[in-house]
Amino acid sequence: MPTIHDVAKKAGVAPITVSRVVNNSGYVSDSVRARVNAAIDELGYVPNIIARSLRSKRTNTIALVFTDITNPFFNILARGVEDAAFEAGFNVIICNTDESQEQEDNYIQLLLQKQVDGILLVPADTHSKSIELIRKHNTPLVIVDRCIEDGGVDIVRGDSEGGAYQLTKYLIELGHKRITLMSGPNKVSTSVDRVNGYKQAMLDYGLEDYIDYFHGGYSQESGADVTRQVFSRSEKPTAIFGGNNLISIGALAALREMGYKIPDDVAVVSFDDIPENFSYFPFMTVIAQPPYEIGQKATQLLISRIKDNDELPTGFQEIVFPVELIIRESSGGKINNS
Amino acid sequence: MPTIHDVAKKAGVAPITVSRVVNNSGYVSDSVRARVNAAIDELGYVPNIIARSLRSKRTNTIALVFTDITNPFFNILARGVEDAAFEAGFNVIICNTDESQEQEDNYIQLLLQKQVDGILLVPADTHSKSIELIRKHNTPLVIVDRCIEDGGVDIVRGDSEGGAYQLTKYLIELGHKRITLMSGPNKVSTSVDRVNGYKQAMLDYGLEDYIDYFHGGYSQESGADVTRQVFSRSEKPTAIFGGNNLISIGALAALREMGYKIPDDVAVVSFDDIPENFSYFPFMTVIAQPPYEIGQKATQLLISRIKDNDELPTGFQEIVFPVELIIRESSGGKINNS
DNA sequence: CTGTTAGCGCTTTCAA
DNA sequence: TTGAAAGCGCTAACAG
Repeated sequence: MPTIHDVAKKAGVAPITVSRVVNNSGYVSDSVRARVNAAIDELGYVPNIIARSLRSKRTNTIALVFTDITNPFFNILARGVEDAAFEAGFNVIICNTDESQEQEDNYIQLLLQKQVDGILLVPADTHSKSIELIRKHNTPLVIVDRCIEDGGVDIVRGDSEGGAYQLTKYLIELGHKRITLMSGPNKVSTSVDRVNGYKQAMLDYGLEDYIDYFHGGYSQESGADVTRQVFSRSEKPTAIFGGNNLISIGALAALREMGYKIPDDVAVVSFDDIPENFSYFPFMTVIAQPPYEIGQKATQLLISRIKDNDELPTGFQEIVFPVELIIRESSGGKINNS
Repeated sequence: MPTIHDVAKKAGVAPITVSRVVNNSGYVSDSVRARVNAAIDELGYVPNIIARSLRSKRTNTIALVFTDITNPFFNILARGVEDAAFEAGFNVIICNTDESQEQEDNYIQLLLQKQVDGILLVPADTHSKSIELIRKHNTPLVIVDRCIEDGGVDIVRGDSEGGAYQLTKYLIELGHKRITLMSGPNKVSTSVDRVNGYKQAMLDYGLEDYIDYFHGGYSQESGADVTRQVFSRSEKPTAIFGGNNLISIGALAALREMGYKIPDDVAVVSFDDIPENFSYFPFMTVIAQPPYEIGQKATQLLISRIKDNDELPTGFQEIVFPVELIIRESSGGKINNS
């Protein structure tokens, strides 16, 4: 492995001149540049990125810390992040926290040690401790998908509250009154926002007596469990609103298991789509967020923060992506209220 | 940020002694160890991983280079890789090639520059040039999911040929004769293996006159296109065999579009399952590979190669995971041959 | 436009 | 069991 010294010697210049040619920084005359490039080619020189990082304090690496790459929403978001990062010459390290604050802390610590240039974080909790750590290290940070309690940070997310309102309103307009929302953990902002949007719609349409929601996990198991619980009560809902795609899939499975027909017996709608790549039948009526674009935008914002790190720390952005109601079969048509 | 020097000074020892304590290497007396640890805690010292890598030539990072994390099969495989790597104290860099040999070469070059300790590669082509490059750098390599032309490398994959045989046989036993296989690119070993398994089953059951297969992309678009083409012929198949999950989804969409009912008009089966996370209805009869386990095993093998890099280069392993036939609705029941 | 000097923070090597 | 010296390969800072 030839080093910058070998190239310098062969080209008859100083190492720093080789560095300038390689990095396209500073002034180098054309003739010298040509000599250096010839030497580089001849020796097959490849810069040592680690030495560069040690000296320059930059790694050209960002981290994406989120719950689980196996969830289609985050999976596509990750692709948006990777594509945007690659375009800007950055690498991405991906970490799955499985919604555990402890795992999140571990990873953040590791990533700060690795001296990543910036972090994209989907916090496991609205009171994330890791954020303090990141701030102490002065590492640029963009929060993705969710809000956190304490402000003063850039956020890129979808409109959970508005989406939940829209979806609830749609059900109400079909004639539903007994609408049960099975939301995610109450330590996560998106599930709280979705509850709020749901409640607001119920209130606006005079259905405050029918408000009925649960906080559980953002998982299939949780969706199935809560569904079984809900349908063991004497008053059963006519519509189920799943707080994310996994919850809805779990609900669907539980309902089928119990012999309910969808949408004839129960209407089912969901926050978050299952992208067409993954599903044999587009069946579910959903509020769809644009995960790819969210990831892409968050990455671009993060990288712009990395590049002018010396700007004022004020002026944090909160970018909220609009969501889209996609009507399919699972919500059924107008219903008769007896 | 305190350095190893600051700790050494505070503890009244040499930097190398601190290094020994931190890395648990070499002899350090208990009393000195205690003093050093106290100093570390007091100063909040965190080792600089980059300096360590520069000196030690190890990065504790491996790379996973594959086609697309958005494909459920690879997505779950990635999770297996990440979990296994984390357990062994390694980080993972993920790169999507989108089946492009050029992208693959670019990434491999980058990764070698980054001095990753090992590479997991799903090659875009059975004649992958990147492999030469990796060998030159003496970087440990494990090929995942696919074979390559030139041997002398560790491989971890599923049994494509056996799986295709099994699935074809199942269709034949249901009474199907006109079975069309829509396989992936012929530059990829899995799609060739699946064709071979299919052909063998057709031969074994005396259906050599009915052999009918296509090579296309491993994508929905390709699956849909080929399906339209196949069903525009006068002799239409009674069963479609999709060469991977995306092809099958595309085929399903095209068939629905053309008004065919599944499985009544056409039976459809697929190589690769859609994991339950991703699908509202488990509907497709499939050959399922264990992607998580494949990723996990490949990572463990890679890491063991990294750890005893000085062993003989002989004795490469080829680990072939068995596959499982899962019968669901899309294949229908016995049919009558007129 | 080019070069000199110095040093990033750690660990290898050898010596005590 | 501990340490001194050296240097991994690069670039920041400054000088010319």
